Amino acid sequence: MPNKKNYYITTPIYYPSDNLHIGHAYTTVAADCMARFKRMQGYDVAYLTGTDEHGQKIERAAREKGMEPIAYVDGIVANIRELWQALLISNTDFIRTTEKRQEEVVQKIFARVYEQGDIFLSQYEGWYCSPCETFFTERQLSDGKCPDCGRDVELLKEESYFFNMSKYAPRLLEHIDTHPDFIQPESRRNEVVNFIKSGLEDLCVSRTTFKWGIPVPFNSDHVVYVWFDALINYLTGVGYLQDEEKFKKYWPADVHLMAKDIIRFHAIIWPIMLMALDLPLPKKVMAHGWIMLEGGKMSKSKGNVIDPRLLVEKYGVDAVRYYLIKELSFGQDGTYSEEILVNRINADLANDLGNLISRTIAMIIKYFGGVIPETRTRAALDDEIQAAAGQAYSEATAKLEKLDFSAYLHAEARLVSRANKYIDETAPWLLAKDDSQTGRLATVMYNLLECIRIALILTHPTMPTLMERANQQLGLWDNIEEVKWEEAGIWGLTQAGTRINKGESLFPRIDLKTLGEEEKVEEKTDLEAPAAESNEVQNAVVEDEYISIEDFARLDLRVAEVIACEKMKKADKLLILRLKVGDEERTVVSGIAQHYTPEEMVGKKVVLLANLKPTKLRGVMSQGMILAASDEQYVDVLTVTKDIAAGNRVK
RNA sequence: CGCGGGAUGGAGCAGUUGGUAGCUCGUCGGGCUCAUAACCCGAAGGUUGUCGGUUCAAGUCCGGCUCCCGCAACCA
Repeated sequence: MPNKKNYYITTPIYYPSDNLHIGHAYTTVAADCMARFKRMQGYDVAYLTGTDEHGQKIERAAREKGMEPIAYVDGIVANIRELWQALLISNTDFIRTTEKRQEEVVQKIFARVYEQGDIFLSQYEGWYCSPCETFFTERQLSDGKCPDCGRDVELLKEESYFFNMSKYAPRLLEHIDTHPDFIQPESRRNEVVNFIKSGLEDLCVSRTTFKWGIPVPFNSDHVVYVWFDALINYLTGVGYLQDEEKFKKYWPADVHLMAKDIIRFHAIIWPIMLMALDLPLPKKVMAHGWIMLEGGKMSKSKGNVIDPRLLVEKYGVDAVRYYLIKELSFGQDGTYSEEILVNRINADLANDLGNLISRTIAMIIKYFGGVIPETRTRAALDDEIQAAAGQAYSEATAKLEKLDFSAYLHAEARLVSRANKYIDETAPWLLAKDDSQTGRLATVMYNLLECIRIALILTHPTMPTLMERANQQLGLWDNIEEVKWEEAGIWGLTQAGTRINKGESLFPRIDLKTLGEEEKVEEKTDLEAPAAESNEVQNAVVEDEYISIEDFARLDLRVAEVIACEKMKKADKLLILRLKVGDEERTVVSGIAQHYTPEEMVGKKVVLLANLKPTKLRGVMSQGMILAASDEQYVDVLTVTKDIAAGNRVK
C-alpha cells in the first residue's frame, strides 16, 4: 500500500582483509534487531550490509598470497555471509563494492560532482618512497626518511582529485545544530562539531599509486578513494540512479549504525557528499562503543580467537544475540569475556525468563491439565502486573526507537522479574489446595501467560528463534510471522482454551565449572577446522603449509650477547640493544621496553635472527631481531643459559 | 602539549533538562517449594578520583591536577 511506512537501516560495509570479529557482529546484530523491530511494527524495511573490497591493503594482501584481489576477497566474503547466516541476520541486501552496480553509481557521482566543480584536479604534495610506493606527510616521516623502510624519500607533486569539503562546512554545522538527533550519542556529536569547527581540508578522493579500485571515469590513471567509494554503497543499495522508485521509497536512510571509530566519515564526509549531490541527509548517524576484550581472568587461552560463529555453536544464536544487545550501554564501550557471556545467559535467560516459562507451564499442567478454565476471579494485585506489562511495552518501545538496545532489554527483563514475583505473591500452590479458589488460580495462570506472551514479543527482535521454540509449548500463536509488536501493548490477547505442553528447557543453565573442559574443545575445533576444510578442497595446499629443513636453514639464528642497551627516546616500547655476535657487533631495536629495563638486558645471551633484512625503527637501523615468547600478559626473551659463546649457531 | 574514552558501594555498569545516588552480579540473613541448585523478601556496603569555581542546591555545569584504558606513532 502506498502509505505503508518505510524504514532503511545500514551497517558499515566491512573490510574483508580478515575475518570478522565480535565487534562487527555487534553492529550487525544490533541493526538486525532494529530491522526486525520495525518489521514487527509493520514497516517495509530495507536493511543493507556488505563489504568494502577496494584499496591498497586488499591489493597487497592478495598479491602476497599470489592471488587476484577479487579471488582473495571472494573467499573472505563467503565467510562473512556465513557468519551473518549463523547469526540470523535478516538483511535485505548484501552489497559488494566490486559489483557492477556500485561501480556505475560511483563513477556517475564522481563525474557529476566533478562537473559541478566540487571535485577538482590539483596537486597533491607529499613525500614519496618509491620502493614502498607510498606517500607520507611530513609528520609521518621518521627523521626525514620513510617510516616503513627507512630509505630516502622524495618530495613529489602528484596530480590528484580533491573534494571541496570546506565549502559545505557551514551548511553541515547548521544541519547538525537544527537536528539534535542527527549524530548520536551526544558525545560523538560534540566531537564531530569540534572537528568541523577546527577547519575542514579538501579531501583527496583519488589515488594513482595502486589500481585496485573503481577507475575515475574520465581519467583512468586514477582510482576513486576507498571511502568515497564505500560510502556511496548506502545509495547504491537502495537503487540510486538505477531504480528511482525504490530509491524514493527508502532514501533518506533512517539510521546508519556503526562503531565509534568511523563516525567522522559518516558524520562529516558523507553528509557533505550528499549535499554536493543535492540529496537529503540520513536521519540519524549512530555510533556505538567497542567491545573490549577482558584480560585472562578465568582462562588464559581466551581473547584473540573470539570467532562469533563458535559462540553461536556453543551457546545458541538467541543467547549470543541477547548478550550482544544487552551488554553495551548506549554509546559506551563494553567488555567481552566468556564468563560475562555465560553469567548473562544464566541470570537473564535461564534463571529469569526460561525458568518463568518453565514453572508456569508446569503449574498449568499440574493444576489444570494444560488448559486454563474460563472461570476467573480478579484481585487487586492483577492491576499491578497488568500495569507492569504496559510499562514494559512502552518503555521497551521508546528505548528501541532511540537505539538504546541495552535499556530496551532491561525494560523487558523487569517484566519477567515482576512476573516471577507475582508467583510468589499469589502462591498458586496454596490456591490449588482450596477448591473454592479455582477461579483465582485460573486468573493467576492466565496473567502469567500474558506476561510471558508479552515478554516473548518484546524479545523477538533480539532472539528470533525463541518465540517459535516457546510457542511449541505454549501454543499462543497460530502464525509467528504475523505477530505484531503492538500486540505486546495489549493485555488479554491470549485465547481461552489454549493448550499448554511440557517441553525442553528453552535456556538450560550453563555450568561454569565444566566450562574449562569445553573450552579445550573450542580450541581444538578452531585449529582443526580450517585444516580439514582445505584438506578436502585441495591437498596441495596442505603440503605448502610445511616448510622443508632447507627452508629452516635459511634462518641464520645466532647466540648474541647484549653488551649495551638503552631506551629509545620518545618511544614507549622500544629498546636499542647493542649485541656482540662472534667478532661482530650490531644494533637491534626491539619492542620489549615495557617488559625489560635496559639494565636487566645487559649481559643476557639472547637468540638473534641475524639475516633478517635490516630496517629502520624510529630512525634507528635495526640489524636483526631477537626472539621472545609472548602472550597477552608477558613477553619473555629467549636466552641461552649455558656458557655458549656469542656467535654460535642456533638450530 | 598526537586523537579519543573513563574514574560512582566487593566486581561490572545506569544516572535524562543540576533538587533525597540506582541496576546487575557477589556477600549475609530470611521466605517459598510451582520451577532450570532456580524464584521472592530483607540487610550490610558509596564523603560519586582529587582540588577549586558557579549555585539556595552538583555525580550532574566550568577550570586545574592525578591515575587508568583504547587507537595511532614504535612492537623486524
